Amino acid sequence: MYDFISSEKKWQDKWNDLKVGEVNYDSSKPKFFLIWAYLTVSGFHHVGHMRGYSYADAICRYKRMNGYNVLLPAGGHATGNGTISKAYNVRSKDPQTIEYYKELGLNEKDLEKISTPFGFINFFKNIYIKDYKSYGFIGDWRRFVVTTDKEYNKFIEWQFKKLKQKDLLVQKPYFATACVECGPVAVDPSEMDLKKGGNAQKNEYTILKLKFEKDNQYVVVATLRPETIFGQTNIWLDYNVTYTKLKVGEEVWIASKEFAEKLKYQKENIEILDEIKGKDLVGKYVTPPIINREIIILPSEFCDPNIGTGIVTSVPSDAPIDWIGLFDLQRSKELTEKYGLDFEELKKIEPIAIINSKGFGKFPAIEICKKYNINSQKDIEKLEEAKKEVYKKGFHTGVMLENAGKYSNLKVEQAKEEIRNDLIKSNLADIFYDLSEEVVCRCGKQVVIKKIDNQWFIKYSDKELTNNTISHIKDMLLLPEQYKKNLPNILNWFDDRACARQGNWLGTKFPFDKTYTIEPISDSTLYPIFYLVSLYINQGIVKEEQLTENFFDFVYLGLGDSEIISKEISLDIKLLLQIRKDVEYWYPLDINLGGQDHLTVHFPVFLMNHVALLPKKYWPKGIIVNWWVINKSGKISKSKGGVRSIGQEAKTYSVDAIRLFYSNIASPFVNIDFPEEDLIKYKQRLEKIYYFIVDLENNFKLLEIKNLNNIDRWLESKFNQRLKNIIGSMDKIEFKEATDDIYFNIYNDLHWYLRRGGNNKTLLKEIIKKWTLSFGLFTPHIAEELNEVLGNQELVSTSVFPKVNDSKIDESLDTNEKNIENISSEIRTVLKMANIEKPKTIKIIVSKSWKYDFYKDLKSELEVTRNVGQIISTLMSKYLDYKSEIGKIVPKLLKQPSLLENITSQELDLKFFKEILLFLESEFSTKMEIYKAENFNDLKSETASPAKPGIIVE
RNA sequence: GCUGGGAUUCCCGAGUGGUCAAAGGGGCAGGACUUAAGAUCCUGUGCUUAGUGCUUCGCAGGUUCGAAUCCUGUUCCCAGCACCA
Repeated sequence: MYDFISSEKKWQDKWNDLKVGEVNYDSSKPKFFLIWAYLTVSGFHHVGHMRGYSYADAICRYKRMNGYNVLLPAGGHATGNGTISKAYNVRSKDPQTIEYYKELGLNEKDLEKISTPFGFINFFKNIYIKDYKSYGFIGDWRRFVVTTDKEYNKFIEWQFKKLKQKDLLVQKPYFATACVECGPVAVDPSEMDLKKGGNAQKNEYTILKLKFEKDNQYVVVATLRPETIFGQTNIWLDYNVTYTKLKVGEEVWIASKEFAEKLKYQKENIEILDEIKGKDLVGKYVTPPIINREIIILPSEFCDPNIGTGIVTSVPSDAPIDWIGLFDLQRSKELTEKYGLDFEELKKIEPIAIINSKGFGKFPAIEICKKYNINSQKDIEKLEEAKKEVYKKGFHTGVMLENAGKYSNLKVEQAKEEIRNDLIKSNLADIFYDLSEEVVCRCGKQVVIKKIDNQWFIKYSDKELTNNTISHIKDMLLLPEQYKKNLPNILNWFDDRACARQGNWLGTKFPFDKTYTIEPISDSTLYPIFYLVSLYINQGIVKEEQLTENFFDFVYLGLGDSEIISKEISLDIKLLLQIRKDVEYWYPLDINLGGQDHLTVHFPVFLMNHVALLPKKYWPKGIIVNWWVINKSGKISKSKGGVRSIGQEAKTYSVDAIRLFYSNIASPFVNIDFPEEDLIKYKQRLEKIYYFIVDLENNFKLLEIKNLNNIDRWLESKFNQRLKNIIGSMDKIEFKEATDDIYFNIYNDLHWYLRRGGNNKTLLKEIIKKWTLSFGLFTPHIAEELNEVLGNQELVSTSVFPKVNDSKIDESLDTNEKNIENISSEIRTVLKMANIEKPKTIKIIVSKSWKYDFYKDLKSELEVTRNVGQIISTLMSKYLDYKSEIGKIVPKLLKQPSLLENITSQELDLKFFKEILLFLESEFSTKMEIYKAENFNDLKSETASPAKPGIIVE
């Protein structure tokens, strides 16, 4: 048995000992610089990570074998509060956390180590490098960086100073999600910061001020549809809830207590004045802005004081729930009287048509309630669905009706914006942000939306920056291809981004206000260039205090005087100049490879920061986005558990098989599963190839040393064709195509060669050797192992990738082999049809001579016209003797023009069949006979054609 | 909602106007080898037929001498979406 595990260890040690991945400035070689996007330091690697890394390593190995000096560094992203909360969970002995780590092999001592944020980071940092090596990735791990390193902080400080100097840092108010206790938190599905509510959306409500009883006193309602203001007939609140009067500036607002509390985070000078009971409001009237007619306050059961202001405006024409609410009241005298309302008065309220939407009449809400058969405001689920449908249709296809005043005939999409802006401008409305569901911080306290007055932003909206970036990406390698189309849209859409926050976070202190910490996305945009300095930092040659603004200005931007700077920071001038040279040598980055989660955030900011801060010659040259490994429950991610240990997987399937699986199972740009059966198949495939080559090697002495015959030349030609394809695929980063050729097609070619009696020792040796080298890209361990079996001294990893010998490619040799397959297949079909298993003889009748000429003429005629009648009449005049046959043959051939390819002549076909006679006889274990149609009296002699010789089995 | 992508023969997955009943892999079936099993190798795998003919590439139309491939409509599915790495 081929021992995958010990072979892996053996070659990994060798690569490590020979420091294949450790690279330095070398002006004699072209450089290639690739990174994979930072790994978040939050636990173990899983098989999803290994997918991207495998692609990165395959590209790097290919480049290395083509003479490039290849730099592949790595680093860990630890800023933010991920590590803080992970370490906290360990420290506080959260049972789930402890169990998880124990399952993955950590002992008590390890747990102790990872119970502080920095302990956690250091522990995993070492594991990561071990993981890279254990999967056979060759990189320069000396340069490993963690974003919480103090030297890294200096780099980020420098970056932000540069951003400021370029006027790309701006301050303005911002509404952020924040825990009332611990400050800003991220609300996202990974729920890194949260206990609950990761899927919540930030909604922007328009607060309408409805005048109530006296000037400057308003009942306020929150709406997402300010354009429906013209259809208001009443407002809703809860009869049993006690509302609050609050002072907002000079005004008094009436709303729920919960709203008042939340508003405090978004507005200054909020004061709670008084309480007012819902039942005291019901039946009274308010005056909404713009429409200026009184509408009544009515009770309902669907007003949640936690949502919006707890009071809702009612537009029964377009909001299903409003219509049903009204309907419930209008049909029950009993109910209205209970609330002390005038039943007859209430019945007079009618919906007001305001919007014309495609597929709906005047009152969409009423129609949809009928459609969904909604009869009561208690049908909450149906109402929700109905609301969505009406809203969607209205938003996209709706047009405002005449009663909308100056907004008449505007599209809803447009009217919504204008109405909102006008209302706010004239102080008739306000903005309020709220979360769509309850969100709870990890600490247990509520998460709200909080206004931050002087929030710092990176100005990604900057026109010049955006345009420069968009025009730069035209020249970039961007994979998948569709991303190239998508990226300009993303860049245009990308708005200013809040870049620093207060609270308990790891990261670089914001240089212009040290109470802020730079947030995690913003500190991981320019970092590939830091690997060029981290090499010296990690060796202890360059110290934190030497990483001044002038230092970075010089090494990254070439600014300043090296002698002065060298003295200023007491750094050897030779070293300073060397670092500058390194930067000039390695930059720009050739490829940044990362998962699809980076599509709309990381990659855009990575690009824009490079474009903003570095000279054009240092702008990145490529981005490759790989998709994920998913399982039944969705994306494999650490935060959701369900992580597979990469070590266990490697033991079970072998590293080479896993890597081949990633490259061959599908394109890098689709999500894949990680199914055991497939992994096993790939492992078996590798074993098959291994034993095939080992057996061949053992039998080399049985083979002949001789000149090339036809089948030898075919193999040589075919192999060179495959190699050419492989190289083409690798240049286009098409792993699936490349691995299909390497692990399947060439294998099949060699089998065919042997079956056809190929036994040329010199040729086979040469081809097997080259083939083995090609394994070095995807399955490097087995490649080295086989290379050693073949007696080669040099490592595959440092060998030169085989070159194509174009002069050996001769496609006519393929035709020959193809014809052999075809005739074999035809014979088999005939045998099956005739129901003969063991034929005594097989006769092949080669078509009559004239047909060869005729086929050739027909083919060239086809290039002139596709008109059947015309073709026939042209050809008939030339082949007068065969008129009746031509009439039958031509229409058939027109349907199957492939039969006209590669027509030679009767003599050549006779020769061909004689040459393969022995092969066919052994394939069918019988006697073969070959005849000219002219000399063989049988029906088959008439039907035999150049593309299909007659076959008679007996 | 915004932006982008997709639907192919039992499955995965190639395929962008004729050479396509459609690569490759898997599964399944038959055969060879083997004491046997497994592995390996060969063959087959839409229906039909002495090598023919017919029907297929989400659904419905259209352009063309010719469409899996182009156009229109339609249904369904997927991905990313800002203090989240």
